[in-house]
Amino acid sequence: MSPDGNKADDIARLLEDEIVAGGIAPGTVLRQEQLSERFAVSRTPVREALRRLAALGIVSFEPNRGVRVRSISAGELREAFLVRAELEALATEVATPRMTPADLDALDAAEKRFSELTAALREQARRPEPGGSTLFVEWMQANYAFHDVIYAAADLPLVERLAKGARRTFLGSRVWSAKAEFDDLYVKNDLQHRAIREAIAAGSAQAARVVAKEHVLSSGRLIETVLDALGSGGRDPD
Amino acid sequence: MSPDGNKADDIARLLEDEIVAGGIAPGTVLRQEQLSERFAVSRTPVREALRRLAALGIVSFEPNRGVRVRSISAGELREAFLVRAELEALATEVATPRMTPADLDALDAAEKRFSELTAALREQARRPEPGGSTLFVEWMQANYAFHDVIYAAADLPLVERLAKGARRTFLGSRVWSAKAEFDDLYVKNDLQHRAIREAIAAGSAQAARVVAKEHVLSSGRLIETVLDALGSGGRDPD
DNA sequence: TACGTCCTTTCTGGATCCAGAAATAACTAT
DNA sequence: ATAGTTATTTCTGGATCCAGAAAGGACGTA
Repeated sequence: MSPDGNKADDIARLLEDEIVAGGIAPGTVLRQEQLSERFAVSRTPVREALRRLAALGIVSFEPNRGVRVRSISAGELREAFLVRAELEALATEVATPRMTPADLDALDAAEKRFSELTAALREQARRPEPGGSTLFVEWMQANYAFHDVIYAAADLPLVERLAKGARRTFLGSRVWSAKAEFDDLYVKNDLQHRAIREAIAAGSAQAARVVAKEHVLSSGRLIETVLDALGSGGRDPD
Repeated sequence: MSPDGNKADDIARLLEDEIVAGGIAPGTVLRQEQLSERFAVSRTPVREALRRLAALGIVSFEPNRGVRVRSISAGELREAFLVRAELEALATEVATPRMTPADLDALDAAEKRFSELTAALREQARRPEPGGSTLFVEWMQANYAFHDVIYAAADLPLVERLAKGARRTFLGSRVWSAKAEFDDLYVKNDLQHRAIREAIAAGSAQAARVVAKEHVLSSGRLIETVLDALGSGGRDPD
């Protein structure tokens, strides 16, 4: 079940996933004993797991008061996208001359799926229904899947690790759903994926780099816009 | 003494510093009990500290075998410089329009000190003496001090954190000393600092960005060259 | 002497236990 | 009733304890 022979890491992974997926809201205090009985272990490995999450910036220890899931400020969110933009640009540049035909196929498939989900999202945005947030999440994941193909080809583990860390920062920060007002932003995002794929296929690393960077920056703007428009209702305090 | 009311973090910091400074060689296994008696605490906070270092990639847990100080492969070293180059470029670009006169003065002072140390280093390289590695370390620190001024002005905490993390990766990986063969590399490094300062002072963010990136990349090449030339004697296994 | 087996030692990973800090509830006095 | 004070509870941080894995060594066999 657990890929690693060690409980602390397992728990850390599970908690991380849950927090990133939005299952645990930012600001929540994590009770050690509660976690320990939930995972059927003692508090020791739980605390080690929490230390790891703290080092990753996902939670923060408050002396003698508990561990709290960190909430991300608007500034941190923006910065995370700046970082991702640079890292993504680098990865794309490096990946371009390394892409095998198989990689290109995978990229193509990922792009196609993303395109479909974008269409579905736009459709849903036109006539909203309850529970529509799952589609947004799927769309997001398809987006990541596309970029993951590039990361894999780039073969830069550090870059990948850091970029994925930067991804995390905003996931789960709020639950949202598709909105018609952002239609052009969705379209733009989709077009950019296509442009990246084309630049890569054409073998022009520099062009791919530029497009990739701009893409991340503009999806950052998208996210900011969406968050602004929806949860204008105050940012949760620290 | 301890800025944080918590032993695990204190120990983590101390250990990190020591490892980064080269006080503990890569590949060393850290015995928990040994550390616990050294810091006069029980093994519990020691292990939490080690978890943190593991999350930062400084050490790695080997199941039931102990914690080992990670040694960096040539590939990782190169990648770390690629990452730093991008982050440094970003920070420099952002910092440029934000630099106050005071910041510029600080930058100037840092550059001057670096210049002096470069001269001293070249001097020493010409007639090597024992124990010369301290000068190299000082030179390195002066280098960092210069860049820190830029980070401070950029006010991008995430970027700063990640970039400093990337710095760590190679420090302490080997002990070295100045060599005359690399004279031109030292000079180049110094000139680049000057160029960065000038671009920033001129207020041209894009130019500063380009120079900063090239600077990091070329100091990466410097380090690689130095390491290649010195410790050609095999890389320690993982 | 070289190799394989078994036993001892050492050390990790995890569970349990204990002291002290925070939060909360109860109580008193104004 | 309200504010301040004290007792009680809860929970963290850390210490200690225990089971099981690995490493190392003694011993026997070829």
